[in-house]
Order: sequence, then C-alpha cells, then structure tokens
Amino acid sequence: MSTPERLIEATRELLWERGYVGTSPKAIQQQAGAGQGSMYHHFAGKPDLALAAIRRTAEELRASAEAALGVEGTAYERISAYLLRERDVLRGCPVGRLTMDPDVIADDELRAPVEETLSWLRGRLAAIVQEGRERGELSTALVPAEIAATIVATVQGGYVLARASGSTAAFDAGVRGLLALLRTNGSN
Amino acid sequence: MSTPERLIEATRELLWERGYVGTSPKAIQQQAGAGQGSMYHHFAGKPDLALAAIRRTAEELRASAEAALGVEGTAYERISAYLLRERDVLRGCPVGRLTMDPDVIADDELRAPVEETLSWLRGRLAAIVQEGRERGELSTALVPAEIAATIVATVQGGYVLARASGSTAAFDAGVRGLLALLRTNGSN
DNA sequence: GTCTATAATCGGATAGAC
DNA sequence: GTCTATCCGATTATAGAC
Repeated sequence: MSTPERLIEATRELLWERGYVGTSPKAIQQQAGAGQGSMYHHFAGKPDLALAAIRRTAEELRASAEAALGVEGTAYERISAYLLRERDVLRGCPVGRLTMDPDVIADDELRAPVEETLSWLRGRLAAIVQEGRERGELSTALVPAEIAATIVATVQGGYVLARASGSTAAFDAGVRGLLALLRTNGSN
Repeated sequence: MSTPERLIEATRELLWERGYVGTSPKAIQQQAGAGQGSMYHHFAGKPDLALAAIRRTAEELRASAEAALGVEGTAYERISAYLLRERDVLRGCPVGRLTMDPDVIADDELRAPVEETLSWLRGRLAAIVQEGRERGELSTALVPAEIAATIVATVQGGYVLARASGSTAAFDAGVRGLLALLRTNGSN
C-alpha cells in the first residue's frame, strides 16, 4: 500500500477508535509507519487527512448499507436485512460517532460527509417504507420519513447502549423491539 | 457557589460540550474562575473531577426522566411524556455522549454512572410497557425489555441525527415515528 | 485554601537537508 | 518523497510560598 493510502487507513482506524479530538498526527504517523515529513508532504495537516478518511468511511458505509437494503423482498425483509446485518457493535458507528466530536461538527467540510451519509440513509429507508405502504405491506398511518428516522436512530442509539453496558445485547434488544413494532404494523 | 461546586459545574458543562478527551484542566479552571492550585487542592486530578461531574449529571438525568415517566396515565401517555419532554437536542445527551469517549469507556469507575443511568432508564421503561400489556393497552407480542431498549435507542440516536444535520427536525421525526408505531400496537 | 514557579511530555506544525 | 531539527503553546500535573 502506498504511503498516502496507509496514512488514510491509519486515520480511519484512529478516528473510529478515539474520535477527531483524540487523534494526534503523531499517532497517525506511528500507526501508518510514516514519518512526520512524509505525512505533511502528502496532506496539508490533520483536518485535510481527516477529511480524506471521513469521506472514505462514509462511502464504505453507504455501500454496505446499500448491499443490505437493495435485496429483493418486502419492505419488512429489506429493513430487517439492514438492521440485522453484521456490525462491529462495540466499536460503534464510524460515521455516527463523529457527531459527538465538537471539532467535526464545527467544521462544515468535515461534517458534510457525515450529514450526507445519514441523510442518504434516511431517504433510502423512507423510499422503502413508502413502497411497503403502496404494496399494502405497511400501515398507511406510518409516515415514511418518520419511520426512516426511527430506524436509523434505533441503530445509532443501539451503539450507545451497547458501549455503555459493554455488551452487544442492548443493541440487539433495541433492534428486535423495532422489528416487533414494524411487524405488527403490516400484513407480514 | 463554593469553589468545588464551581469546578464541578464547569466540568459538567465542558464534558457535555467537548467530551472527556477534549476537556483540559486549564479549560475547567478558566470556566470555573479558579486557579490551578485551587483545583488540585479540592480534587486529585482530571479523572477525579470528571467522576464527580458525571455522577451529578447522571443523577439529574434520572430525576428529569422520572419526572416524565412518573405521571399518571396509560403506558403510551407516559412514554410519550418522556419522549416529548423538553431537551437541548443539538447539545446531545450529556450522559450518552460519554459512551463515545474512549477514556471514559476504558475506565470502569467513569463508565459506571453512565451504564447505571441507561440501565435504570431501560428498566423503568420496561416496567411501564409491562404494565401497559397487563392493562391491555399494548400488544402482548411486545417484549417489554426490547421495546424499552428501542425507546432509549431512538432518543440517543435522535441526538446523532440532529447533530449531523444541525437541526432538531430529525430527532423529532424519529420520535414521531416511534410513537406512531407504538400507537398502532395498542388500543389507544 | 489559593497563588506562582517549574517541568516533562504532547500537539500540530514549519524548514531545510538529503 | 522522506528525514531530522526546531518551534511554540497546551497538557497535566508537582512543589512550595503565602
């Protein structure tokens, strides 16, 4: 792997683990096996490197979400596939966790990929709920954009509960509860 | 207010705003209007002060949640009161945000109040769901502990969505979606 | 109890040699 | 492209005077 690649991957790992505030250029260099001069040759500084890392992480998240959401089946089945897909629950969401980073939220450029990813996800889920309504799979009492927000929030909040308790059980419970609520709102 | 009090309050503010990793003793001293010597006289160091701050924040959160959950009414009404209570949405949850702080999660003593608060909340909500089931207000197909986890996760995740988009709308949407799902699962 | 002095290490870079 | 040197302020304290 090239040096810029290793630097980006190292930054991705550290941002996930420790957040933006908790990640120093020095730590990135060590993880990447690159010197200071090397890092500052390829990137303007910490924000520049973080931007590259965040953009890539956001793209990957979108791709893996789409892999679950794009399957054939009823709305419930597709939402279920998304909710039950494999996750590194105790590490948290590599995109969502950035919202608790004050320096990321304060910087429009760093926040943009985070916002876009979560917005895209909500839109994608809303469309699926809408389809489910049209096909008579889901109650027309449900507002697609609202249910989509509930689904994404349950996942993001599930990470919080899991990390607080040090166990994935709370995440799984939240997801099962949501699926139960969706099940009794349709003809599935 | 006494100096120790001011130090604890300053720490609470900064932990909420910037997290544990992003909060320095110096910043605490400035916010509290106290000198270095003063801070180290009253507290052993940053972790000690953070522990006092986190414990107090956890207690307050419990009290304000109980104020909403303890009202008279159906299960749906009490859950609704909790979900719709006033919140500083864009600041996030002062307890939940700590789960994304690596140094808090790594320290059992700092993590304990966070875990206890969220566990208590889940238990409290589960009992309310259970009551609702027994009274015929909620479907017996719902598992109380799971629905409780879904409710807490929706709130915690709602903060994530709101902060990502810079608007409270996403939080409100998630909550309304959850309430709609709960509504169609009972006789309310 | 509070203040000032001191200190070792880290954070986030810039400059210039190779 | 990568390395080493250098820089200045921040971090997280400790020691001792007042």
